[in-house]
Amino acid sequence: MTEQTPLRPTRQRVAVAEALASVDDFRSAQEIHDLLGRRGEPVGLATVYRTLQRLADAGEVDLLRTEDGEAVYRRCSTTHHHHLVCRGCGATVEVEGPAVERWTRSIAGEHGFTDVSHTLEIFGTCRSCSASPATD
Amino acid sequence: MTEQTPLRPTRQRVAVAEALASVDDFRSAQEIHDLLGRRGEPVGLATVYRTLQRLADAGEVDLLRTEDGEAVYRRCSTTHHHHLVCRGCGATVEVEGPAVERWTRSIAGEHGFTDVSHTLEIFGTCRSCSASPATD
DNA sequence: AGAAACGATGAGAACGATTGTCAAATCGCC
DNA sequence: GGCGATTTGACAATCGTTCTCATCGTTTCT
Repeated sequence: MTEQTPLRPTRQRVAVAEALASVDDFRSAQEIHDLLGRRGEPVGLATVYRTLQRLADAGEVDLLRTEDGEAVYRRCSTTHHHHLVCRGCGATVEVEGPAVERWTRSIAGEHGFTDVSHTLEIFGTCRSCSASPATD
Repeated sequence: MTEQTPLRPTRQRVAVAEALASVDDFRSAQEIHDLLGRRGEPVGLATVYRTLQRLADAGEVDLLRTEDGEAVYRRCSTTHHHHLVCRGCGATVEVEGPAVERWTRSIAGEHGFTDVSHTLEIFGTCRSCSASPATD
């Protein structure tokens, strides 16, 4: 389980990692796959999925679910943090809130829960998107 | 948008609502569908989905996504709250944290975001589950 | 009551995201 | 230079969810 066969840095894996590095918001596996294709570095869809999963398992990318359940990934700092995401353009800001961390742990403790984790995402409309209406 | 055609209290809708009322943790549409079938109140799968969606839209049930993106529903109080969910047995506790609400709003404001919402779920292992290992 | 009008239902098809399959390509290493 | 293990990719398969559409149940109008 904790055992990891050493990963080989194949062309495909590097390409996926670079694609993630080149954008700063959340992207779905399919979007990454398209992006790579357009970039002239085609990578099979299955491979993109596999690679993103590994990266997420390794904690090198953050994974979250859109409202309709689609998985989206983003390269992030490795410390614990949350996201403030714009509904319009997807722009993402990493935020930290020690108080929240403490609160969740204590609430969970009060109810006898152990081994606590949590998810917290904030959604809103960023300044530029509230200025100009949906360019969707 | 805010306009709602009055819902008819059909046998199916009542059945779904009752099924939700009879359990106190999150269930997927398919689970509700199965439950109703076993109970001798068969309701078409599509209808279950439709009904759950409406209930969720109306704020009468909470909707959240499991780790693998499946939508699960639960009958809840109508005030804003979050959930503390046991990974083992699914037992759910509703929790409130005014401080968190304030924090998310202010963080979002600092970054120029408006029309702010957020999701926050806490996962852990409840007392009985940490006593007896996975009865799964 | 009878008929028209309309929302609601359900069986199954359609869909879209994700995962599985498996033969062929590639890499690290002897 | 070749070998075995890993990785890849085209495609099929899965799974949750939504759509389609003919039919049904109510309500309303006459």
